[in-house]
Amino acid sequence: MAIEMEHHSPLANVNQAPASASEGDAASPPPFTRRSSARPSSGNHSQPNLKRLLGRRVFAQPQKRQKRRRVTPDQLTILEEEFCKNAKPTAANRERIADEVNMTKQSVQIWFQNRRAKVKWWAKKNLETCADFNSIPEYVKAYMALEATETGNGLVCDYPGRAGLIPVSHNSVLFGGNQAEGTVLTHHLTCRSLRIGKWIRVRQHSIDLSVSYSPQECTMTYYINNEQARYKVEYPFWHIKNIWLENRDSDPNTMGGIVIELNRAPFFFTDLSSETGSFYEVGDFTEDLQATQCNLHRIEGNPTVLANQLAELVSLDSFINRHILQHYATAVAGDPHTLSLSAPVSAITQLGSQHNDPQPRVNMLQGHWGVGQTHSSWHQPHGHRRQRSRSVPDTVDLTTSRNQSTLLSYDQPQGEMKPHHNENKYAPVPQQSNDLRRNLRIDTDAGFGLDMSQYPVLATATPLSDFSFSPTGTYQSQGPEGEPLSAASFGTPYCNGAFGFPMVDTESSCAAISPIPPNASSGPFVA
Amino acid sequence: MAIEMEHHSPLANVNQAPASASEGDAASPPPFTRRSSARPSSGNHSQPNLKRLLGRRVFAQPQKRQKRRRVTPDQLTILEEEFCKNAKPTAANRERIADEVNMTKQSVQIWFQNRRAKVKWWAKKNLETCADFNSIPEYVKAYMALEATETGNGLVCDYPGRAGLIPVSHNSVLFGGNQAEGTVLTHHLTCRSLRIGKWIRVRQHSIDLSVSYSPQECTMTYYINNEQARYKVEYPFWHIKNIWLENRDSDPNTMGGIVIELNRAPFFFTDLSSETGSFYEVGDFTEDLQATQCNLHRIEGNPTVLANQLAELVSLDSFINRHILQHYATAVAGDPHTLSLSAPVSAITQLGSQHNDPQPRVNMLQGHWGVGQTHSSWHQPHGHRRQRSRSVPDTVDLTTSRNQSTLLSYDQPQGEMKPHHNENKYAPVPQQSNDLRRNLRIDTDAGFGLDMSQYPVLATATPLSDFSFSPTGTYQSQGPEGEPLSAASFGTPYCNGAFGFPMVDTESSCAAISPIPPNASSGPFVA
DNA sequence: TTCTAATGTAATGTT
DNA sequence: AACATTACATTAGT
Repeated sequence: MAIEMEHHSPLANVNQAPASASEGDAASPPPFTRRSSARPSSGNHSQPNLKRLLGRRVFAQPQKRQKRRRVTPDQLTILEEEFCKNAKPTAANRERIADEVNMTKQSVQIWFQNRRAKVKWWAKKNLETCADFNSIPEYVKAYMALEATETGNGLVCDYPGRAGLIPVSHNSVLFGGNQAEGTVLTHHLTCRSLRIGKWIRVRQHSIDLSVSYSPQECTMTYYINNEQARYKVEYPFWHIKNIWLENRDSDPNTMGGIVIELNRAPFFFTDLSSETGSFYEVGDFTEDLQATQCNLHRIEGNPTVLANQLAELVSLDSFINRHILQHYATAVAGDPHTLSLSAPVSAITQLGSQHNDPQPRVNMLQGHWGVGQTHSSWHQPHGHRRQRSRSVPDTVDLTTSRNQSTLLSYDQPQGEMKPHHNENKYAPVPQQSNDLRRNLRIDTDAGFGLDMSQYPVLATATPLSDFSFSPTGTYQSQGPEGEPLSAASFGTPYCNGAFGFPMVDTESSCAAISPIPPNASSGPFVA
Repeated sequence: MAIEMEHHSPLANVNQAPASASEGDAASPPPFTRRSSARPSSGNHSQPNLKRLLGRRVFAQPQKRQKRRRVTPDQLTILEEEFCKNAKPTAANRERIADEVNMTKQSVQIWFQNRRAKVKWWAKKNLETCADFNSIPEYVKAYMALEATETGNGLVCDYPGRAGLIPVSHNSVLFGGNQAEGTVLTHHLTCRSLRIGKWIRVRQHSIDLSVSYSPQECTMTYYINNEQARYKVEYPFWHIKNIWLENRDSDPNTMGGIVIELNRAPFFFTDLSSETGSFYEVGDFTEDLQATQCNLHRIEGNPTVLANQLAELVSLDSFINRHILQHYATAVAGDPHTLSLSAPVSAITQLGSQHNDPQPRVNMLQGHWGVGQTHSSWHQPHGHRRQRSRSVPDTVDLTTSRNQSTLLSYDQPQGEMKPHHNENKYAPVPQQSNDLRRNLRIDTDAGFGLDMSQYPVLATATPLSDFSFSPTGTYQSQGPEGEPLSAASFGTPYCNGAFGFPMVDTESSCAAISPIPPNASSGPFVA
């Protein structure tokens, strides 16, 4: 006698879930486990809910609870995209978005509110896991740093036993306490997305994705956060064969990108236990092993900003001399496992100079991590179709590039991988090497408006070191072909082909955090 | 190769602290709904579940899904108890509870949420089984009515083909559509628990337990809902030998109670098939056949409220004349099975007057249900220990009774059971017979806050009839001994001794809804 | 399987 | 809007 519970107004606001459940509804389960689902095609019910009407509190808002409408993946994509651009859209903007995604303004507003809350929660969560400042995991520091650079503010940590200011420069933050000891300078590349081969990871918020490098550690690190798990991709400078800027348009609204060509695969880490905040090395977690098979990494973002940041990077002694230092590092660190980049504030950084000079002396002691060398090596592509994506164009269109590109390359002598069609080797040309903007630009409205003040971290402005050249600075530029290396299939110690990762298919660029399809959840993982 | 995903900080925060939730704050979900838990005392290992890491698309929420902790029976008892008192405890209260049951605040909150959802699901389930308004089973109406009376609102049904308002008075609801036809007036006794002999059924929510009577049908009905199954106990007015109010304290916070002494056993019904929404007669489903062996039923609740409701009941013509009408009914309905109270909106109600007078003319056509007379008769107690419970005191302590008691009795002439030691016969004394409170008292805070408005039932306020005498009204009172009848063992048609039911032993007063012991669910039910 | 603890997120309500 | 909470929908553990 199934009754017709659904009686939606015909004007169905699309939202249709093509495949709506059919109301199995057996008589059984409790409230949880709901069978019926009949996607509401918008029955804009305006049930009065007189209960409230009669409340002693006057005639408050009747409104029965709005029917819960799940946002579809499509809608989510757009919403996330918008959130990327602006986490706090104006009413007008919200209306536009609402129209675009076919949701009510209300829903859109709520979505943004909840979304912001989520981001905030992440931040909070991360910070809460730290017993004291020194145990703040790297990814959090990365976040803090990025947050700080985005807002132009510094950070304060008032964890018990380690309260104080965390100095911050324009795009680098000093961690590790007072600058007199154990200071680790981290620089960030302000990116919106990270693209490796056909996969892309879009940054929804600072905590989601951050790219940074340590002049002292001589490492580049991508931090990727998802829900509770942290991931990072890391490699020493000497893995970098070439690096250049690729930006088709100087329009800040257009994405530019730093392209990094590696001569060896990076290392992969994950930290599933939020308790410790430490990383464990794992195999390539990107789907299809893109990060291992493709040696071209593209850090996308505002071209102007990235240009400056790239300039800063390439002017580092530790970067310039990365391949020389590599020899030193490998020679000293005989045991690949002796050192780990995942150790918070490694003591080896003491080898480097500690002054604020953005180009500190270098120490290059990172060894190899992982069980074997296999995953640390690049392999020749074979059998794997070369993919072409927007992020990895065959050629750099210099004619359309209103800005300039930078190419810095260095052939990796010992690389197992054959450097292919790459004649573009440029020795880094140190550009102006000091503060052009000693004064921080404090802009509270910048960023996502995330108010960290309620957390143990607060903002302040303590310019320490600042380096980057003027937005109008220019590099000699020349783009390589950018043909990605690809290896067909070879085993990496900790993963198999089914191991997908935090990267999104190029087609759906902003659905980064969206839930995983059910069928994707059961691959053989731990052997 | 199984990577070592487990790596707890050595400082094993064993979390011991047996009593205090250590707020381990595990990592989990988004900002909303603070989770975190880390239950004390258990080896809080956070198995990462890398499975999820493999998402083809984005990530993979490593989901450090909180380890599932089953609540122990002890905890459940307390939780249910608290739920009885307040289904929506405040944060402070939740914390207290958490401490008491040694669970995290989070878990407690989740428990309550799920618990509320369950209750809601029941309600919904019930409503969904109705093809149209007229087929809404009585128990649902009872629920709706009770819900309505608790919120002070009426009900609206917008089922297709049967939309409209359902008028409601203070504690009665008219069902059956417009009042010009087929109207069935149902009155409710606002109770918190139902006690029969040594067993008690506690109401956790409206849907769990409701006691109502139909002046027109001349029946008293107890609706008991447990999980998916519905039960009801029903008997015509003429089964009532005596009825009185027993309240030791006028304090609203103290339970008072209406005591009903029967001269015949009631009828039992169940509706295990939620599809039909109709009841099947069964044997006594109360444990130890208490409902059959004990003729004293106690409806407990706010003494003042019950006093008023009782006054209303006893002033009904149909009640006053119940024994006379009984003769008529049995005479007309030769076949005991001709009529069934379980039929929704019986047509015979037309015999009664339809105006809003709370004391409609009576019709008394109910016949006998059940296969035989056996279970409809009271038997002399023998062998079964007479129990004495608070609800069935040997004497009514008039001196301590700050309010008044009412005793209305009538010896059942044909009862197979020998009326024993009962000389207290009072002809009902109609007290003031009309509305003293025509105006509804609206109190939104009443009830559990269950908003039924999202269901096909909505609220409105349409005072129709309202009767009860003032809270200070008085009855002549005299309590009977209240010695319960008890029969040792005699077979009832559809049940065996093993058939337990949603009643709890007096000792554990609030575990009413707790799952029925497995062995209690498989008795030969519908013959 | 069922039941239900836990998760994720849309919607509410309050300030 | 932030924030705390609830309802609701789903997942997943036992």
